[in-house]
Amino acid sequence: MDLVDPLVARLSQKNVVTPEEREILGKAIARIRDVPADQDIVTEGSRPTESTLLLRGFTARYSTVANGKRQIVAIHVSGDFVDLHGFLLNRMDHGIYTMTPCRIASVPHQRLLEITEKFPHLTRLLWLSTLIDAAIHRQWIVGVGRLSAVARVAHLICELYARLAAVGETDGLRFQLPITQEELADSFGMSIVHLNRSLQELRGAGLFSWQRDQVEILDWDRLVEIGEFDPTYLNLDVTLPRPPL
Amino acid sequence: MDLVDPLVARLSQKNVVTPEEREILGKAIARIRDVPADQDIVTEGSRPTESTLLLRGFTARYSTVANGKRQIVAIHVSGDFVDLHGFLLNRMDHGIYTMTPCRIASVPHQRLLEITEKFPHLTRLLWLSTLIDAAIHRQWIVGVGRLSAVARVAHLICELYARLAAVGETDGLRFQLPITQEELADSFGMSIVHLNRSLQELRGAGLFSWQRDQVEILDWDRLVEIGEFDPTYLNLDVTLPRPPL
DNA sequence: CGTTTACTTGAATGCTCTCAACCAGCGTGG
DNA sequence: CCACGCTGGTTGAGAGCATTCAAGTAAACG
Repeated sequence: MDLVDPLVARLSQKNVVTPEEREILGKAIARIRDVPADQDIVTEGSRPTESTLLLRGFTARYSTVANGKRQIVAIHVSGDFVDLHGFLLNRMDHGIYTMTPCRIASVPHQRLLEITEKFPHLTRLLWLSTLIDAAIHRQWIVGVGRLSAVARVAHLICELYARLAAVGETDGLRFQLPITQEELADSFGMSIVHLNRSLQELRGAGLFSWQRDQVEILDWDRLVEIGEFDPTYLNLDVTLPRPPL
Repeated sequence: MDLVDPLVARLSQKNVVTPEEREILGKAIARIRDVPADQDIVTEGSRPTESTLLLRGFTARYSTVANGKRQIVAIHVSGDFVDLHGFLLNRMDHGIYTMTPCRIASVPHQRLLEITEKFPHLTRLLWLSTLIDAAIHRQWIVGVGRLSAVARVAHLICELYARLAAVGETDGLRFQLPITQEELADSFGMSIVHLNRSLQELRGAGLFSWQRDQVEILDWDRLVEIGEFDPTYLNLDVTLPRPPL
């Protein structure tokens, strides 16, 4: 299995990644390293000279506000080009840390520049991947702004399931979610206590279970309904609304 | 004055737009039209074949949720490439409507495709502009998730001032903001009543005035402090934190 | 002018937060 | 091997922010 497989899997959902492009991507990787959990891989305000491709694990982008509270603005899974935007934005407006032990690949901006100079189609694919990130952001805003606490939780479960399924990291209706309730609360912009009660409500209703790191979806249809989940924005183009039963 | 001037002004903040590129952009415009206020220019779920460049006025991107509530996820000003992302995303995950009468230019996706095939530098500029949109989204999430109502208002005033100043649409510390409180409330994900009271608090404290459509910033420093505004994410690279006095 | 739209105000309800314990699992060291 | 301490999860209760409902005011429009 190739290193760029998860990324290619993601990009391929809608567009064709040619063997040549796959090779170019592979060669763009300068180095690979394993990072333990809870470690910043990009710090707020820095000017990175390379972008990070997440090969395994979960990372999150976050900002900290004056009163010390943290807001997580995105969660990334295998195959995500975590800070591709850093290639063109000169300064990082937020930090990125590992929520779990991760394997990450570094792609120097210089190589990305070369790709944009020579390979228009591949460039559009990379651009697309940042556009999908933006679409996820928009959905995140809608959730934080207008959905109830329970709906937000249901939506995220659906979204993560869909994204993980797209890179082959689901097992039937189960997937690994090794993150804490505090991290979830910071994602939704709510308190741990309230998140905990929302989780209990959904679990109690038999919509999903979450033991240890393992999430199992028990009632996909109801989750979709409660979370008002419509996978359009993920641009996956997989027949997703109906997961394998 | 050229049609693409506001866009060029925006792109130029960080990067150089060559005369040639400016000409290419100008030629990419297929047609220009004026649209009255409160009209959808892109509907949710559609598959546009052209993107919209906003020449004058304000537009907003929004989603509607099940209980009928609306969440505005972005506000656009002159010079913004309102739905450039529609070029690569196959289906619009949200709608766009005019908050005021607007003048808009249409750029067929076909021409954008040609640009990406032939002009790498210009492509990166366009890509950058979508990345800045995403950065604004992230800030929006932080605001909706973790800032107080008053802080969110203060932040938006600062952001709009900064963005309008970048395209020369401010007059000293004043600018036109012809939008309703309902629209603002939908932007912040809060009720009109509560927004109204937050506005009054800030006005009462003498931080800014808002009469008719005219906003005047009275105490920039305090606004920045309360709204925790740091313009880094806008990638403007103008000496902004200190507006002309 | 009369009507509509936007803004403002008051009061009651309720969601969400904070504070403060308490419990459970797990790794470490005695 | 078991006690301890740490982290993460759970629970209860009171406070407070934000919503809804409802009504009233002001400004814009034909």
